[in-house]
Amino acid sequence: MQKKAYDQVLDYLKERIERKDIVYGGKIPSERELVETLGISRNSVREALRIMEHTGILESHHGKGTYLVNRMGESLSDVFSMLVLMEESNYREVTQLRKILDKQAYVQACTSITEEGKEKIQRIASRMEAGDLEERMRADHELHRTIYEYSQNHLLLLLLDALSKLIHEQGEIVLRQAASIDTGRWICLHQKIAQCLIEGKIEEGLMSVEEHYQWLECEIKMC
Amino acid sequence: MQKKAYDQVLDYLKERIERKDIVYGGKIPSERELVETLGISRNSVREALRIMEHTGILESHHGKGTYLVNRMGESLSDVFSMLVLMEESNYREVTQLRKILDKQAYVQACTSITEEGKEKIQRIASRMEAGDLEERMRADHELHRTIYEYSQNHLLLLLLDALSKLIHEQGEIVLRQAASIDTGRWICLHQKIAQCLIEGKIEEGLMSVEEHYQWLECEIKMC
DNA sequence: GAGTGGTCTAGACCACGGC
DNA sequence: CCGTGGTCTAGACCACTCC
Repeated sequence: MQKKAYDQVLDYLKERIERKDIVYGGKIPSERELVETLGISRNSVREALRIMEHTGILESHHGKGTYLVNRMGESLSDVFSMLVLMEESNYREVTQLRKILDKQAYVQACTSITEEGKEKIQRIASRMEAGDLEERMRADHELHRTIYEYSQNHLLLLLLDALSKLIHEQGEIVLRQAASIDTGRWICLHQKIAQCLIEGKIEEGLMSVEEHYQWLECEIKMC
Repeated sequence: MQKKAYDQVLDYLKERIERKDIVYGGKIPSERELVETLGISRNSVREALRIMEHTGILESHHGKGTYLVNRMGESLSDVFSMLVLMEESNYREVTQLRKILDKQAYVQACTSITEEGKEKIQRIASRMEAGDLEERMRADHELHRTIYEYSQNHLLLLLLDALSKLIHEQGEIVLRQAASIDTGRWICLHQKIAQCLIEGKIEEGLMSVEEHYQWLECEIKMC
């Protein structure tokens, strides 16, 4: 089992990334350059670049070049959506996972959040009360995301993004219905979470998150 | 922004997978067939196949063909390891995530485990006591994996596999040291988890899992 | 030997972005 | 206009598997 040609490209680029020779947002050598450097055909180079692009670390721009980026969240959500497609997973498992991630993110955010962060949470909570359905949906997403940001765990944030996208694709309509049917409860639950976070109440906040998910499950069943 | 050629292949195959036209372990059309069917070049076909292979749903076998498989765990662990490579994540975040997944898996396994499962856990725990270091390392992995299996959540199991592989690559030596230095405690902690699971003690088992991770953190710091 | 994946050749043309 | 990615042509040869 000898190495495949495109593996050379993967190794070569990973090594340069590790050496910080290529940095975030930076350009990688053009396809034709890699052909010369590594002495392989353009086909093989392109196979490697497609893999890395799909992994979420490269982005090719027609006419400009290929750049080092961080879009691994999208790549993860692709994998998850393939899992669902192949019926190896389902909506129940996805929300189950999100619940425990939400809880953990909440706990960590509680101890790490700054004053600035608390103000941000406060602003989002206010918007939830005032805005229309669209505005509330956006605020909902921002609230959850902000909590993850202050959890100081990139891995959690990445998984949130991946799961969010998946839930977005699958459960958008359901969530929309639920949020519009029982608006009062929906706002109340989110504000409770926000309030607990601001006041640093870990246990109470956790219960709110739990409540939030129980409410979601109920609403989903009713739809 | 029009569609890229290889996207046609992705769409075509995904559609056939969704229709159950291609099943697990089954063979997909050969590259040359896809060229004819879709009217695109072999290069483009291959780019698409490389993407899907790297996503963990295809596997090409030289001289045989390309098959539909489920190796998405490996694909996930690739993404995670790229994250670490690009210093967007680290060992702390990975173990933190694993801890909460372990806990959740434990809780769900507690309520879903069968008599057969309990016997399996019992056997693994015994092996841990009797065997040498290698045997214990294997038993350790099997214990954790069995718990995930009975959690009845494929997504959790998939993430475990991905994280395990990553930890294996990064922390193998540390774990080995820790396990050999403080063998008694190590065995004791695992047996406690096993025992709690068999007896259905949720809260007590959760504390054991927590203890297990605290012990790990201590040992890692000491190394 | 037939079929398959893995790789390469040596070009070509197009579409796009930046100068 | 030049460099870039996106795609294609029309083959070719090798290594591998299965029969």
